[in-house]
Amino acid sequence: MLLNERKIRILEAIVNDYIQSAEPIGSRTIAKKYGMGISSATIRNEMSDLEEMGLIIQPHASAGRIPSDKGYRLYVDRLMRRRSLTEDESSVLQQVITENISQIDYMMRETAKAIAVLTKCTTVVSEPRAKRTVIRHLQLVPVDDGSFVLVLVTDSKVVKNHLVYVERAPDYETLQYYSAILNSVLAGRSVEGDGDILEPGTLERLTEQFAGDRRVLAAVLRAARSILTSEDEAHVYTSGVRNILGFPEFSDIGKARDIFEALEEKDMLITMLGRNGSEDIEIIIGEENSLERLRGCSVIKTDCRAGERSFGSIGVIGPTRMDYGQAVSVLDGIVARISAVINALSGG
Amino acid sequence: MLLNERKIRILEAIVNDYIQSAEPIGSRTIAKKYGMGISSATIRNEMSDLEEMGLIIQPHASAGRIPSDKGYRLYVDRLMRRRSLTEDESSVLQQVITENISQIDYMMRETAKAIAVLTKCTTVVSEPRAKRTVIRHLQLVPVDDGSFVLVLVTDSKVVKNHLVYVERAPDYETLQYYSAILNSVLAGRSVEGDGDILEPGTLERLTEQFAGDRRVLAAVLRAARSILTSEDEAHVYTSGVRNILGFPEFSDIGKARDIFEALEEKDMLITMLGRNGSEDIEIIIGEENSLERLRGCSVIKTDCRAGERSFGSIGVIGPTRMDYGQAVSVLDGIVARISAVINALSGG
DNA sequence: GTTAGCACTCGACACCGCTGAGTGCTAACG
DNA sequence: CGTTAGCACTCAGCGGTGTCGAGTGCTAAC
Repeated sequence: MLLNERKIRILEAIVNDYIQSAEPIGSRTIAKKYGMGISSATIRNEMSDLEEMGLIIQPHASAGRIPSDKGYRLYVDRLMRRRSLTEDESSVLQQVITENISQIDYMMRETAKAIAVLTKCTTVVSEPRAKRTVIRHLQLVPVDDGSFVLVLVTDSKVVKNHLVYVERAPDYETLQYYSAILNSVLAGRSVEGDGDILEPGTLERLTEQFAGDRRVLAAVLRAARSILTSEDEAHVYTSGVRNILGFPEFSDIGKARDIFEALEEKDMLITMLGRNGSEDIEIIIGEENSLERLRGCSVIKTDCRAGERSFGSIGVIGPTRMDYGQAVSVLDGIVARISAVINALSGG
Repeated sequence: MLLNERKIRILEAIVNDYIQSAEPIGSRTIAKKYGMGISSATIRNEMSDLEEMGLIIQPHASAGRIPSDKGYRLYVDRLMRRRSLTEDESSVLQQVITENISQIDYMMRETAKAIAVLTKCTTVVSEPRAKRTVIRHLQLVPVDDGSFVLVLVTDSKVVKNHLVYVERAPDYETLQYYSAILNSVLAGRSVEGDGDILEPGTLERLTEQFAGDRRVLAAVLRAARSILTSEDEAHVYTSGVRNILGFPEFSDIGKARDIFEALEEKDMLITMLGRNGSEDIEIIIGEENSLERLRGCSVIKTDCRAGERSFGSIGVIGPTRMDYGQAVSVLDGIVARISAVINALSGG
């Protein structure tokens, strides 16, 4: 059957209306609201065709039509327009990025929060864990008599602290001295399979240099190992989970809980975000989702990168009825702005 | 009317049963299940008295009874027993504390998560913000050509990082040198009303010493100010908000959303946790809550301190029907364990 | 190809009446 | 005087029924 212009307009009307109202839409409504110079009877005929093509569905015999997953797919691929962001959206994003650019760890999480607010959907971010975390620099900083901090900068420029408790913390100068020694030995190292950071033999040499403070040495090594291994793990953060409750499709508590539980399974989320094609923004609609428990949802995701550096992946999760246009525009905006800020900084 | 032993037993049975089942409980059920050698008719008479005293309520004429807020109050004050923690509970708590003791910032949040899991309630923690944050120590750590990290240790022993972007980052030795200068000037300082950290006049001296790197100086001061002001603000974290959905009393989506929204108002939560009496653990039941929106809930809270140092407040929020005994025991356990770990560390 | 008209379908809603759990009251009992 | 059995009463919950209205598909006419 041919999908002529008129059928497409009708499909578009159905999708747009349903995204807004969450109610099945009937032929008469379309005729009145989107009046395209044809009567409801004609629209009924067209709708019947659209249904035959699998693009729309009748929830029950005497109800209006709603888009099917296939219908959304066509809408997303051919009808949806990316719009530019509103003043509000734009300023919210700009602010969250510039404010957090100095704490890259937080930036993605804060960005997720902002997206969740803007899209009224749930947002998931995953940090990139492509390779083994490597030490770039470390430094011991005094705190008090019984503790000091190990600050560790990784090759992906993530900065981590770890408080180290010892019986008697070395003084400032000694910590500086130790920092220098450790730096020369540990820079460029990572945790290998067996959990050891040092090259064989190095420990003995270090132990000599730390003569009076073997416990300090041991504690620092332990802390460094703990930072590296925790960094090696993948991280995912969700934000705006409660937005789920705002959608009538999840208004019965059971369905809402299902989603909530699905969102708790970090591993699932990672695989979902991970498998990113070459496209800039990927849209997964309902049944297309490889994760069974999210088949009632759609996911819009993108890899967030500036230049060659990846900041992780962002996914927006909502009902299949979600506002695809907005979500795509927001994600688009995010990536563009992060790129811009990063380039401005590294450029000078 | 006299509250004799038998009435108390009946009240106890009602509370215990209702905490478990969430269903109104009738005289016959009590007679059968908790058979205390009296017939259901007698129990009916007693229940009638308990109702007259305002300790129990009949949701509707032909239903069983449920405890009133006053009934829970009596239960909590006179009948509830603190029990010792189970193996499981104990090990979960122990683990979360020892694992995070090196990142105090995270410890409270992780603890909240653990409590949320154990109690199946929502948990809120607030970090203490008694006084102005004062710099104890700071250190500049290299990252790459265009950035370095400012690590700042506050007097409350919180460690914060802030990435500083500059056109051209100083090298390691220079950063060490700058760190020393800044330390001597900034240690002991805080942000005053007008947002300035430095003593009047100091800026000029510093600017001379940073001759070639005025921008670096400016950027560091900006970063420090930003850390201090953000630390001066109060922080609250919630955990296990989704547990709300597990309780039948919030099974209609409207009520659940109400609570969710109430939990989003940080200021409210802070005042709720803040106003802590002298008692170790405070229990607020339903209508006793000064926050209107949480009148349908009970809150169990405590100030989490080890020695003279406070780590913040913890609150467990659930329906008035929550398992008070467990929540109290868990909070008790947390405080005891944190104390123990901290003492062990500082003791040697 | 388009449209008006009509019969049909079916969910939503309101309105029964029944059932069963639970109560309060009363009278009898020890 | 407290306890108990018995009985009438109440009321939420549930399933069945009837009505209403939105929406459809089909047919015949334009």
